[in-house]
Amino acid sequence: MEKKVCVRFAPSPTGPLHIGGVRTALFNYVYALANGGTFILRFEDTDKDRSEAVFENNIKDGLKWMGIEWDEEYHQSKRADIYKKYLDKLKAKDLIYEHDGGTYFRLPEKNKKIIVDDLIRGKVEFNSQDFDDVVLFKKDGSPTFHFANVVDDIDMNITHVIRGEDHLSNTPKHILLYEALGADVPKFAHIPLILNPDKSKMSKRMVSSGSSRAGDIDFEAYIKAGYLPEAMINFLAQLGWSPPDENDFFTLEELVKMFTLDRVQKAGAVFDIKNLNHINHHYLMEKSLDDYIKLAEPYITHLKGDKDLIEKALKLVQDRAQTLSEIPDLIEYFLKAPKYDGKLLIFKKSSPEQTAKGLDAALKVLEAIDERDWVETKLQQVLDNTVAAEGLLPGDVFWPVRVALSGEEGSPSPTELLAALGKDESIKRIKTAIGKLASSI
RNA sequence: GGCCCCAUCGUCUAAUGGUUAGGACGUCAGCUUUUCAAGCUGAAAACAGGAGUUCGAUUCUCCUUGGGGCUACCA
Repeated sequence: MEKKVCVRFAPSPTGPLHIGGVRTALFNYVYALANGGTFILRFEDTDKDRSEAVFENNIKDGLKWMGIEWDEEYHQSKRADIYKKYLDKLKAKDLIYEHDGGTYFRLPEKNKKIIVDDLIRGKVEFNSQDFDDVVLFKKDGSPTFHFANVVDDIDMNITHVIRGEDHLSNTPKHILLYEALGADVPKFAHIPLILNPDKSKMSKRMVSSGSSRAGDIDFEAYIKAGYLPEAMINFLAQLGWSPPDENDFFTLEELVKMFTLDRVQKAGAVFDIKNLNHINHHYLMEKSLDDYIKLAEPYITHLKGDKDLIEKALKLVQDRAQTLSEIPDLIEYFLKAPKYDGKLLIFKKSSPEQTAKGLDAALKVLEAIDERDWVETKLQQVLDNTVAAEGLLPGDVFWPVRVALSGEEGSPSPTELLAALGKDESIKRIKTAIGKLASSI
């Protein structure tokens, strides 16, 4: 009978959760779900000096945020007796020796071929003569990664080891340990590395920073920047894996249904944040206004203003932000009078005189509109009529009104802004603009 | 240096022993138009090179080149 699938994500809490770790965790988690298996979170905290509880929490928080749930949780630091027990097995077989305070595993010497049968890469052949003896216990009495990792995978009945390709070269040593301990070797799947734009391993920070495409290693940075979990799932899943159809957007549940190891790429994948931005933008636009408002809230707490106005502003900018952290800048002018150069009021195809005329005409007709009629369709109709009646071009009226209200070169349309800001504030800003225009020409 | 892995548009990738080598991001252009964004339409853009196998290779093999990883009492 086939053993029940059991996989694990085994980070060492010596630093915050990083982007590559999240993808490894995701692949493991999805594989477990797809195969009715168990997913274990195992902290490899054998490095006493560098392991910290804050990092553990950071890792757990990041996984939870992604929607990744684990069935069991372990700490290697609490399993010393287990490693000792397994060490005794090797001792009984006379496969270890002490040297310089450490405990070593003696590798078979003569040209022993070791085959790593990888689910993604096929058979990879190594030769034992290319490796040094493996340290099993350090001088301070704690087990090394190689030993604790293998022992735990045996002890926890891990069936599939899905991890980064950087571990491929370590795997023959691990296989030797499995064999020496008389244990079944699990199936291995070494997934391609996530790369910097310069193709170096991303978990090592790129030396020459500054590239706009370079992503952050620290996963928390993405949460703070306002990326959505569903976007990260899509993006990370497609870094080294691709769906069987051409649908680029899918939920975690759909991913579970589609995911197979044979669709995992062998080559490393460059992390391109523009792709992530696009995916995030897609999901952001898909949100209902209520959800969007809830998502935006934590990012705009420093902005003071009428709740109703803020909600109107959010509605107008929803399709503009790629990340939630861009929102404050996009809605700021709704909440306080914008600062801008008076020359900006003049449309490129217009003149100062025409602009002044347009602004004056707009002010006059807008002032005449009753508060109750202050709605987008009515505003549009009135301004259209004004353009025609005064013999002006649309750009003589709409452009300066828009700038008067937003102070920006790009913004939602003037009628949307007028409707959102309300009559009093709109009139005030247009008057300010008329003054600015006069003094700037 | 040694060992190992990898190689399709700039990037993520699909597909195939015979295809106009497909999609997405990005880029560019057009539409719309009062701007920008969004949206829609379109365009440019790839099989690293060389041998071999084959009627036929981007696909299979080998070599070269290039990139990456590992070579810790870090994990």
